[in-house]
Amino acid sequence: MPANAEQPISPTPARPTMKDVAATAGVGLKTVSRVVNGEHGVSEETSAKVLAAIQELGFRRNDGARLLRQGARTSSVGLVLEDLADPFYSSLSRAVEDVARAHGSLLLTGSSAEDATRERDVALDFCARRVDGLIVVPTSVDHGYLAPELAAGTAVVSVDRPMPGLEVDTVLADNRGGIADAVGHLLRQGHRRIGFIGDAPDIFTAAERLAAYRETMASAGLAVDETWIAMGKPDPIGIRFALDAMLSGPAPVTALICGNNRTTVAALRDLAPRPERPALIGFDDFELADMLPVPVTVVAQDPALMGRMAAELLFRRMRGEQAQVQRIVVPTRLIPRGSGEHQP
Amino acid sequence: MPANAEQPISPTPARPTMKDVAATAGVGLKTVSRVVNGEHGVSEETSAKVLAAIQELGFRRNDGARLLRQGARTSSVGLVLEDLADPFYSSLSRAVEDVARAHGSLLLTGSSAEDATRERDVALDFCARRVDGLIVVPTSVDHGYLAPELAAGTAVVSVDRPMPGLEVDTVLADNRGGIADAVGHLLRQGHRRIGFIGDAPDIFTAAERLAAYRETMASAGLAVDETWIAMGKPDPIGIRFALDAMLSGPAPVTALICGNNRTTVAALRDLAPRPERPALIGFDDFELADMLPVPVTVVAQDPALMGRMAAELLFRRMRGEQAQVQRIVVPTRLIPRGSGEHQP
DNA sequence: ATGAAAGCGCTAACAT
DNA sequence: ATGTTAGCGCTTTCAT
Repeated sequence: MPANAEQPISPTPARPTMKDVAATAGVGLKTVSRVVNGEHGVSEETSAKVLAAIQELGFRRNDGARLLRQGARTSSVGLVLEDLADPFYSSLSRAVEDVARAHGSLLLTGSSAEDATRERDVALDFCARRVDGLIVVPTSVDHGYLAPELAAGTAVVSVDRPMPGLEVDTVLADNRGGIADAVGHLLRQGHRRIGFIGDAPDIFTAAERLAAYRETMASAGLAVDETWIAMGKPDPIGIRFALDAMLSGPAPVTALICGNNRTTVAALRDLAPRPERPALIGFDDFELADMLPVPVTVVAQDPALMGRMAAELLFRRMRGEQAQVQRIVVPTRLIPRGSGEHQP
Repeated sequence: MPANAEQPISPTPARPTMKDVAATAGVGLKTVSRVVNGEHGVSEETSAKVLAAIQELGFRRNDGARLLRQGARTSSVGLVLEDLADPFYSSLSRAVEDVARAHGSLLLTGSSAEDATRERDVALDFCARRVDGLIVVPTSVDHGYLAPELAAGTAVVSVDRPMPGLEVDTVLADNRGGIADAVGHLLRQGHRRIGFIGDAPDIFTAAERLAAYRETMASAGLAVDETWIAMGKPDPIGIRFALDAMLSGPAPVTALICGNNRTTVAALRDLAPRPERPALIGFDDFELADMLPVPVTVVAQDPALMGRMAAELLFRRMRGEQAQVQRIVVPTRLIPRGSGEHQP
């Protein structure tokens, strides 16, 4: 048998526990607990021994066990959204994280990729880990599956979209108002044939913005040609066909509204090599919009504010404030930069 | 005593446990466990009773308790980075999340805001929750405090920057190579006075890129005037002064290298109203770089690839593969778009 | 096929 | 000032 046979063989070395620390320090378990948690009533001397043992063994308290025993909050919240890499959501996430941190909570993040099943899995995983609260950018399916969690005391807040099938606090952008502003702005420039490119129509915000576009056009007494409307995931080919249709024929559009930052960017890319220069307003601001050859007029949302408000609503609920369910609508702001101020 | 005195008073309703389910279903605890975990050896009939009780009470297994008892992995990993809202890091995060999800792990995210103490707090919080692994974009301080966690079996991977004071797998961009390419590219256009605007010099990538700039200039036999160099957080005023200095005087720069996407954007904003049009190359690509009036030449990194590689290294470690500590350098790619191809 | 008892790492309640 | 006991919600082991 080789000399070093006593080396640990276990692939994952066992973590030292308070019991181990107690044994090493030659004190009782509770004394270790006291030292670890900075409670009073431990002599300098004993405390030093315990600290030394902790150092020696590399002990760190297992918060999972602590939480289980205390039966209290886990000091963690979950955030479920569509895509962490989308600038709208990454700003929102950062704001949520800051609020969570200020309240001493950890943040669990998960992307749904706009897949209802995945969203559900992620949300329920979070619940199984007993997050204290859940902020969700919900897909359009029924969220009744969260009802037991809500009833069991998990706070839930919905952001960017309402949560079908569950009465929870909700923070939305003023989608209708923003689009009405955009359409109005274009009408004032003299445009009458205005196109709309939106995201997939089962997404609440896309549907809402489309509806507002139709309504505002109708209020102005303008008929909308269905070829002026294109709804779908913002892929280059879809956008290409949509613009081909809108910009040709006997009644081409002279102006364009894009439903979110992804479609705006895709449309700008597709328009760049074309001869046509329709006026353009994008919903949701994006970096460098003001630096493009034709600076882009947008209806700006405030994702950081939306994230912060959602998180603050959540922590208020978690504190047990039993206010009525709230729906907060965050105003949008039209920022004229040039692309929306072309005449037809 | 009022009629409704038996109403629960607790503000946070107690969550039903397996014990409650067992009592409601009139079966033993272990039977509930079997049903919940889909184990065999439960009759149809009993199973139905249990399921009904679960439904009725809104029971969900507490994974914290499960994990504690199993003593096994928590199926969660932590990601600590500078700022979730920076597009470089949000792409990286998304890639990490995808890999984590593919391995059935949850993702905890925390921003360090470039603050070593905060980074440490977040990382150790994650460890206390017993994450199986940790991916960190480390600040420049010594990370010896993670040694006990590493020893105790927590996998650790460092990404974008090395981790001082700890030997762990690391994924870096080819900072030196990328800058050498950029400087070489400008030299080939005939530039001899080239400026460099970088982030705070205590950030590894900023220092590395600056060093590569100095070296490449020196190799070309060119002296660097210290006014051509500005290092610091990319705030508009700092950039303004830096550019004032670089672009004036007897020997103004004719070309400029920007050390990361934040400084590039800040510099572009500041340059826009100026008469001078120095050639410009940015380190790190950014959205719409190709759409600006002068399309921006960049040294592109691949944040998603870096995130994916880091996550895959992490899961390999977590699987217990005891390979040697690895350092992976991800190549960069110079993308000429116009701004870097001006003659002096 | 089902259940009783022990125990994961920790803290609360109660000794001493 | 310090230690002992019980138990958080679950799984494991071992009976029945």
